[in-house]
Amino acid sequence: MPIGTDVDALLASHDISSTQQRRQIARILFARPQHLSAEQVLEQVNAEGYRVSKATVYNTLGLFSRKGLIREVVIDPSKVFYDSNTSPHHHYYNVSTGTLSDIDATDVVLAQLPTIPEATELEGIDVIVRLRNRD
Amino acid sequence: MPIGTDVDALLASHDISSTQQRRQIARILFARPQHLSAEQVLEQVNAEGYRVSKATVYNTLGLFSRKGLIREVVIDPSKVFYDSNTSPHHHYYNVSTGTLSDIDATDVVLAQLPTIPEATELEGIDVIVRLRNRD
DNA sequence: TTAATTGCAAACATTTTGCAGGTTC
DNA sequence: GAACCTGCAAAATGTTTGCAATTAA
Repeated sequence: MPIGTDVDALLASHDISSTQQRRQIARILFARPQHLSAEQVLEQVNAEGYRVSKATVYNTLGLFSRKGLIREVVIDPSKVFYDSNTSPHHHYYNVSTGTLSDIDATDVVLAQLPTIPEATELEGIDVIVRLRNRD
Repeated sequence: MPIGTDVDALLASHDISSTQQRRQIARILFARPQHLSAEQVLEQVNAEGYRVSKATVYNTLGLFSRKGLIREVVIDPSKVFYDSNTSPHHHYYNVSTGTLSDIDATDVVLAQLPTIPEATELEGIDVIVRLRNRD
C-alpha cells in the first residue's frame, strides 16, 4: 500500500505542495494520534534514516499549522506541541509529568459563551485541564 | 498615602519577604489589571528610574507565581504573561494583535467536566477564547 | 550576624534568518 | 527555467545559572 499517495493527497487537499521533507514529516505526524514538539519530530525523522534539517522542521510545522493540517497546542512555554488531531477537542495537561492528552469535545460542554468583542470573530476555544499527580 | 505599606502587607500575606526589588515589581503588577511579560516588567521598572536586574525579575515573577500572588498565563509560546488577577477567570486572546484580555469566570460556564484520571487531581482549568480581527 | 537576595555575565534552549544550492512543476 | 524549498550556520529570543557582593531580619 503506497503510503506516499495518502500523504500527497492530504498535503494537496490543504494546498501544500509536496516535497520529500514534507511527506516525511507528515508521515510521522499522522502515523498515530500524538502530540509532538519540533524536536521530537526532528528526532523521529532522523530515526527513520531520513534527514531533514532543523530549520525545515520548524518551517514545515509552521506551514502545516497555518494551513490547518495540524494544530498548535501551547501549554508549556518552553515547547509548543503539534497535534495531528484537528477535530474539535481539548486537552489534559499533567503538570507533574509534562504529558498532554486529549479530551473528547463532547466531554466538555460550555453552557455559556462570553460575547465576542466588536470587530472580531471566533477562531476557536481551547480548554486546558491541568492535573497534578496525587502523592 | 504610603503605597509601600500596601505592598508590604500583600507580600507578607503571601509569605514573601519584602525587598526593594520585590516591592518595585509588585507595585507595577498591581498598579492596574494587566498582563505583562517578564520583559515588560523589566522595562517598566527601569522606566520608573529604579533598577532591577533581569535575573531578579525572572526570579521574582517565578516566586510570586509559586506563592499565588500572580498567575502565569501561557498562550504565546514565545513568552509567559503574568496576570495580577488571580481570581478565577479566563482569557480572550486576539491572534491578530497578540492582545490578552480577561473573561469573567461567570461568563463561561462549564456545564460538564471530563472525568479526572486516576491518581491525579485537578490543578486548574484554563479556557482560552481565540479571536481574530474581522477584515 | 547570618541567611536570604541581588546583579552580572555567561550559559542555555528554542526558534528564526540569510543565503547558496537543490528540487519541483 | 522560474519559483519554491532546503540546509547550514549564525543570530536572535527568552530564560536560567554560578558566584561574589549586598541587603534584610
